[in-house]
Amino acid sequence: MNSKLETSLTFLQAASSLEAFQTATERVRDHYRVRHVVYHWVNAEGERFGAGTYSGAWVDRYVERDYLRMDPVIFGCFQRFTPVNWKDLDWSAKAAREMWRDARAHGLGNQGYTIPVRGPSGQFALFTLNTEADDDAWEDFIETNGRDLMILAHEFNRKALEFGPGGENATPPALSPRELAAMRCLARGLSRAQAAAELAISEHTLRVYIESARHKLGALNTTHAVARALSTGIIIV
Amino acid sequence: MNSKLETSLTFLQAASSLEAFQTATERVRDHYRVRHVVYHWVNAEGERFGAGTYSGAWVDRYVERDYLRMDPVIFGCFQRFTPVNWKDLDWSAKAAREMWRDARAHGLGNQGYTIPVRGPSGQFALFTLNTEADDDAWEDFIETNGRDLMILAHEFNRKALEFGPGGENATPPALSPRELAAMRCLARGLSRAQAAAELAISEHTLRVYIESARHKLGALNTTHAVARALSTGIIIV
DNA sequence: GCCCGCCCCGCCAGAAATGGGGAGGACAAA
DNA sequence: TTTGTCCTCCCCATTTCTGGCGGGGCGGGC
Repeated sequence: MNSKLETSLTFLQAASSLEAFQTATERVRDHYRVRHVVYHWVNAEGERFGAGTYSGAWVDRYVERDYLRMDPVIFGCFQRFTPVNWKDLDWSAKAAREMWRDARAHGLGNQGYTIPVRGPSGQFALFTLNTEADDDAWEDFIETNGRDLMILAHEFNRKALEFGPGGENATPPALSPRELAAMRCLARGLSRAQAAAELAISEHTLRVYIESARHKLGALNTTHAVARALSTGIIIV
Repeated sequence: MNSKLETSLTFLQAASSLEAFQTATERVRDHYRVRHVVYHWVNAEGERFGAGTYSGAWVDRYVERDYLRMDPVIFGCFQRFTPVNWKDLDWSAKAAREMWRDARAHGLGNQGYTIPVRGPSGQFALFTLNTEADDDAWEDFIETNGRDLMILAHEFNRKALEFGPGGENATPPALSPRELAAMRCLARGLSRAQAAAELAISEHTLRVYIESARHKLGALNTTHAVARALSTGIIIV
């Protein structure tokens, strides 16, 4: 039995508040003997929630300098499915290298490993380990613990979604079949006239569906309605 | 060492063609002694790629009857982060219950477990096990093998993304920061005037961004552009 | 140093969407 | 039976979007 993983997991599973995340990251850090462990969750406006062992100074710096917009880790993970070893990322951009120097100055180790985790509604989170080590040792570490870390990352995310920021677990409104069909047509770029033709109904009728869907979704306009339908997952493209 | 998992994994990792997926699902089925194992990958037009042990008749039936649109498994997984036991899904809809009877008639077992996997650009896949068992036995099975199955599901998806169906791995078009901001505003339901005010630019400038984004995304209109931006994951509501 | 992409602004006219209003029939659950 | 939700159709005026045209400044990469 893998006790490092299990004790971290049982602690996390029992957690009943967001504060527990902080402690959980510290536990993982201590169990796996790395310098930093961070779970954070990125969205449109930047960062919705995060917990980790980075110093407050570095977190502030990160936000202040808007590093989120140039961080190769964020960028790389966002377009990959697999976890990334920081060494494999593209650090060629000047802004990225500056950020890296800054990070080092704020106590980050030279090695990092970040696991992207994606949830419903476009939710996107990162689970990161950082430490000081030479390349070979770090490779070995990842080889040995990679699978554990993936489980951990998922468990963190599951918990975060569970009592995450407002109403994440709210069930989306149920649209009628025709309303859904209308939303799908619009999401595919059809105009109302085209969509009406596709569904073989009058354009007026289609409008009724769109209006109705809009109200049910609490959307301000058609684009908003389609966006909501997509991001709540009631339609798939 | 967990040999069931390891042999499945090594085989899959060595796979060099899509045909290997078929064999891989069969291996998993035999290792874990279940009736069916399926990996499939859903997108706009329905199913782009799938491999599994379902009978051809059932797959055809599924497509013919457009079950994708009413399948509680698809629906449930799409809104959840965690794997689902089919028993826990909402089978109250009439269409769903009919589909279920049909599925049983086509050789599916009474128990199922499906793991949703999400990749970059809104990619969404499902890894499913199905078999005949009583509830308690199935709970035990999931308890015992759940973690293995998650690793397997991810490995399947990694492979699928690696040499996935054409152009799927194409990186989504890169929008400029302002274009992204414009898309985000629209996805939040703001009108052009409101969005322009929010970004503190003239409405015309905003239009330029929207147009530009629309072209880059290959979208037919604003709603389409926002839909694409959302479903490729370049913006998060 | 030049080019390209990004950022910002203006005007115009036609096309399209929006926000009200109204009506009737089908079907299913309470 | 009644209530409700869905599906279907129609009219109005107003607002908003779309697709063109034009302009200038700034910064980074080749």
